[in-house]
Order: sequence, then C-alpha cells, then structure tokens
Amino acid sequence: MPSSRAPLSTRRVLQAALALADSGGTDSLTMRHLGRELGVEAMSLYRHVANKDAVLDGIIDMVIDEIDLPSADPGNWKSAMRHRGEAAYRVLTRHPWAPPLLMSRTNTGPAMLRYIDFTLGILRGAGFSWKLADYAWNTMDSFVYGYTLRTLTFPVAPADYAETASAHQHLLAGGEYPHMAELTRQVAEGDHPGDPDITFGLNLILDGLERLRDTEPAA
Amino acid sequence: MPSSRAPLSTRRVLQAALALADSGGTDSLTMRHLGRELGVEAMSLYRHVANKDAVLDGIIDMVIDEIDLPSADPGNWKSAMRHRGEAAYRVLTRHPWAPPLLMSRTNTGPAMLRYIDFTLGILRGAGFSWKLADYAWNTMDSFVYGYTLRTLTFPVAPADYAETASAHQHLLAGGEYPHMAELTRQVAEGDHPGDPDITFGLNLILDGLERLRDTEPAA
DNA sequence: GACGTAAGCTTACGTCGTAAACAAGAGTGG
DNA sequence: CCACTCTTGTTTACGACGTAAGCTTACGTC
Repeated sequence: MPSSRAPLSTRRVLQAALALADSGGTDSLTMRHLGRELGVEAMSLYRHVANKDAVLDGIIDMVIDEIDLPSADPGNWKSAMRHRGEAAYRVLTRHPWAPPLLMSRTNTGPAMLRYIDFTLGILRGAGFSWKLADYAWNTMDSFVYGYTLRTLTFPVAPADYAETASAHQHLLAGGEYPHMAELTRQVAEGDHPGDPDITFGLNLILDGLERLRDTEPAA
Repeated sequence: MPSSRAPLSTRRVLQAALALADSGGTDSLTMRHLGRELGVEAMSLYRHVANKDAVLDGIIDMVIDEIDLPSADPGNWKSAMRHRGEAAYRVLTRHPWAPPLLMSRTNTGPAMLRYIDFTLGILRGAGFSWKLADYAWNTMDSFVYGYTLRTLTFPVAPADYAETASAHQHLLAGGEYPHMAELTRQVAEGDHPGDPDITFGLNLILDGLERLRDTEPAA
C-alpha cells in the first residue's frame, strides 16, 4: 500500500508482539501473525528486527521493565525485597507466556540489568557483604521465578484448587500415594487453602538471610 | 521392511526419545528424527504414542524417576530433604533439556507423583502439619527448580564464571549498573566464587521451615 | 529530473506435527 | 486350507513455521 497508516519501527513491532503474546500466548506469536496485526507482510518485519529471537528478547525485557522498583530504603531492606519479589510475581503472572521464555534463555536486556542492580543496591545498603548479597539475590530470584512458573503450571487457578483436587482424586485412588491422597482430601474439603502465598517463601528466605548477615564473620 | 530388527513399542520409542533429547536437546527431538533413529518412518511412531506431547510427558517422567529417594528417616528429615533437593538438581542438570519442559507443562506422571508423595511423607514424619508440609514442599521445589533453571540459563558453566564476568564487563562499562559492575569485578578477580551451591539456599529454607514447625500453634 | 537508499513485497525452500488411506503380515475360526 | 480381521508400518499430503534472496516502490537530495 502506498500510504499505509503508521510507518513500522522496532518499537512498534515489539509493542505489537507483546500485545499478541498477551492475548494469545507464545503460540500465536508468529512472524506472519505479527505482520498481519501490523498490516504488513511477515518479511517486512525483518527490516526492523534481526529475527524472531530478537523479538522474544525484546518483549521479555519490556515485561521486566514493568516490575515496580520501590525506593531503596536501607532501614527497610526486608520490605523492599519482599515488595520486589511480589511485584515480579504480579507482573509475570500478568504475562503468563513470559516466565517460561524468561527462564529458558539468557537475558541481558537493560531492564533486567537495572532490576538486578537495584536489588544488589538494597542488599549492599543493608550491610550484606558482596558475596552474601550475590547469594541472596540468586536465592531470592530462583525462588520467585520457580514459584511463579509452578503457579502458572498448576492445573488451575488458585480459586479452583479445591475443585481440581477432587477432580484429580481418581489418580490417587489406588492407594499408591497415601500422603498426596490425604492432602488432596483436605484441600477438597476446604480444611486448608492449598495455595501458599508467595509471601510465605519470601519471608522464609528473607528471615534466613537476615540471620546469616548478622552472624557473618565480617566480610 | 519385513523383518526389521526389534518391534516397536511405547517403551522403545520413549527410550529412544530420551536418548535423542540427551544427545541433541529439544531441537533434535522431532518425530521424523526419532523415527529415523529407530529405523522407522515418523508416522509409525503414532501407533505407540498418541502424539508428540505424550512423548515429552513420557521422557520427563523418566527423568524424574532417576531422582534418588533416600529412605525416610524421621530423625533426619532435614538431611533427607537436602539430599532430595541435591539429587533433583543433579539429575536435572544431567538432562539440561528437561527443566524448561518440566516447568512449562503440567506433569502428573507416576514418577512425579511418587516423588511428591515421598516428600510429604518425610515432612509429616517430622511433625509438620498438613498445611505447613504442603507449603514446605512447594517452597522447596519452587526453589530447586528455579535454581536449576537459572543455572542452566547462565551463560556458562560455573568453572568459566570468572572469564565470562570479564567478558561481559563492556555491558557494564557505562556506569549505569554500578553494583553489578563492582560484583562482576570481584568475581573476575577471584575475590569470591560467584556461584552459590544449591545447598546454600536449601539450608536457608530448611532452617526456616524447622523454626516455623517449632513455633506453629499446633495444627 | 536523475539517482541512491530505505521500506515493504513476492516467491521460495526446507522444516515441522500429523490426518488419511493403504499394504503386508499374523493369528484365528470355519 | 481358506477367508477373515487386527496389528503394524508406509505413503502421501496439508497447512503451518522461520527466513534467504531478489524485486518494487517511493522519497530525499542535488
């Protein structure tokens, strides 16, 4: 077309890609589909992005950039770290296609670097040694990403947990998995919620890190 | 062929698929390639497996089945749990293609169920309430899988960590990421190892869980 | 008004998962 | 011994996919 609406650009391509992933998951994010969404042929996209991997890297960094970084308050490092973990969880579950991508590729986009640097800043400000700060953010992020991924992989949303538990009970009927059967029964009957909030694990880790910091042989 | 060597079977297909994934990663695991490996046309495989997803589910469960489950000793629940986490880490890093798959799909194979049931058994035997036991294994596994995935995603093996750190220093040269730059410098100069062992996080979590169990208001 | 350059288009190749129809051999009942 | 069905594997084909190569079109600059 001579005067198609807006001219393409790397930014526009990535924005459309993000929207596409959000609406239909990774499967619907194909170069042809993306082109169609922008009123353009698939091959035209290659004028603005190197290849599909560049698109994926780009939209992942856009997602990371959505994570809210609170002001770093040295007196309150624990709540800052907790906030950071919860914010990451919220953002990543808002883009359910992102975590698997995020965790299966090396990511060094600017938002990711900023995010890590910020975290290190909090920990250093709270008196952690370089070594312990490094271990700390690695442990935190391993948990946050792992927890998020596991939440997304779970058969259903937390709200339907009880229902699913009873639906899956036939799997456990054989008596081969006695503990799971009992746990599932309790969840099905509403005796306990079933889904731990991410805050449970965050606090567990943060409390442990604090103790380590306070007993560290002065780095 | 009239008398081709061994007859196909679900088991043989899955074994070949596992071998293929181990040798060339997920990319080389295609139905055509798998068929070729078994001296058979791709479509023949569909007599023994429903589709490719069934193949993936099958080989993931075979991997999980490799995880060593030590005898559950109530007096030593922490070391049993630690052992379990380390064993999972070892197995999953031996099959680097597995964690991304494992974490991006719902898995209810027999080995996985057995693995979870075993874990619940340890925790219950150690006096955890059902609720806390549930939270505990979820937290543990979130961390173990997350940590494993992150290790695999890291640009290089731990041994080359220092080398990579210096290679990536140009990314940090702009002064935009001061904390990362400093941390990277220390790693590059060998001032601290850089890669925390998974045991660090495991102990952190296990110690925290123990404290929670001991202060729990009797479930 | 000629021309280089950038942006988008067309065509094509090799790959993938798998649906559908077919062929060849193994049992099995009459 | 024959005819039948059932099992196992093959052939062919379809509609995706990412992207290489070459073409067309329009515009900025002199």
